[in-house]
Amino acid sequence: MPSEAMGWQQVRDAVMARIRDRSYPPGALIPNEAHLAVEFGCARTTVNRALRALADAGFLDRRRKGGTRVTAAPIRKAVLPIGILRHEVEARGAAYSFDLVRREIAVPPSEVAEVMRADPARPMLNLITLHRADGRPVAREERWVDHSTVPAIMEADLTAISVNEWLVRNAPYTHGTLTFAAEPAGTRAALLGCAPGDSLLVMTRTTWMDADPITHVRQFHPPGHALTLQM
Amino acid sequence: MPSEAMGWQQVRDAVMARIRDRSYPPGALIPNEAHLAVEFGCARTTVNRALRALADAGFLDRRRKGGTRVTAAPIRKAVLPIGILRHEVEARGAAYSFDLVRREIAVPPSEVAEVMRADPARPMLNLITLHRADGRPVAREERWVDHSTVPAIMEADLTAISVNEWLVRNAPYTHGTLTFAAEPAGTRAALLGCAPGDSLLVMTRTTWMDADPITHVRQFHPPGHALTLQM
DNA sequence: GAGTGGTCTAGACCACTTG
DNA sequence: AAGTGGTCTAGACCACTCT
Repeated sequence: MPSEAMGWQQVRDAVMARIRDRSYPPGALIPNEAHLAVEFGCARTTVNRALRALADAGFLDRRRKGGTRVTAAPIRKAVLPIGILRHEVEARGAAYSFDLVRREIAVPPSEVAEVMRADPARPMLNLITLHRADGRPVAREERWVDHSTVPAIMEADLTAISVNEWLVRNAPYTHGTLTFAAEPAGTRAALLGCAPGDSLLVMTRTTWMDADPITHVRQFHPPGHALTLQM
Repeated sequence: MPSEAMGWQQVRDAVMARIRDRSYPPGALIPNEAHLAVEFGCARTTVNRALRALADAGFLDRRRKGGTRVTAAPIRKAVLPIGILRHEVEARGAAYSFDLVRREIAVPPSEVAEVMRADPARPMLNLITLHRADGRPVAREERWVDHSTVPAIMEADLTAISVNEWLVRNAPYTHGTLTFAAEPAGTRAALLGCAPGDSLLVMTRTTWMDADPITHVRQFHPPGHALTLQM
């Protein structure tokens, strides 16, 4: 029995503790909000906030009238922050630099236009960038930008600020897809300073502003540059 | 001017629209909660919930007394759901099956004990599993389980339920790390039905219950089995 | 010191879902 | 029909932090 009124985070922790020690076993219905509010000596709103947090985290399933159940096979979530590559490198204490290897206007390959859901005949801006940490390559970036969606990019000096950073700062997107895969380095080995038989981690992103494609980018990471997330 | 009172999601969308069209430009201070409550004709609590959602999504920075600012370089987040592999396969409409290739008790390699922060002399349960979708290999899983943390696993029939699923259902974890990398298939090619020179996507996870290590697992995905997330 | 967001309350009404 | 969570309100107090 709590001696003091509890805040929502304390209620959340108390309920989480019961899930952990199986006082609330997987699949079981837990008491309703009004009941818990009385038990914890707080308002129902406070209980609601606590249970909502646990539901968002995947530990509870809530349904109107059906009540709140402990998730039987909780789906845990790992969060991958997508930001500016320069900041990630600098956060690891390394010096960031980059080279703009190519900048040209061209009609993209049909498979690129397809995943971007763009007119296959429309020319786009094609950019290849090499990102480095303390001089060592950490990513080769092959990018297409639809400059009919983001016309301002034609004026940007992409040797002074990386495309990556320019887009994050100037071209918000509404949604996108992200894919992880692995590929042999092949001819990309030279620029990345690895062997052609080495495996590269490939992160592919495609983003849109509503229905308009913004960019399609593939980042190739050399061996030794793994991507780590906390759970 | 809104003709009707607004719910928190409408307030969120209205503010988001102003961020998008730069009525609230990057880095700028936006009006405080009380002001917006008057403008939108709702309670401050409602505005608070809306702005909190946008702050959680990374579009706003909020500080007591400092007010609320539009994030200059928003860090977008991609969410990777970690659940039961069987469910993921079945969700794609394929038939799931698996083989337990190895099950034995052994002292793990020192680097495994190290990342698990476990006693390097303590034996653990070593399991190798092949996961299939419609008969085709989708992942080779190499796992170590600390059965001093999860003793019940010694009684489990891991040929009837995969270790993966057993652990999700029976061994909740408090935290963990997740790493993506790429590796040549090498000798793993045989089991996965690919060539030794092919590149594999490797997902490594290590989980703990408080300070006690639970499991360390590496899942090797053959070419063609990419991992896709929505943003 | 003062202004901001963070949280709590008590009550109310609503939306949804189940029996 | 009825029970549950989802949300809104009006007001209040508090915690933080900027000046």
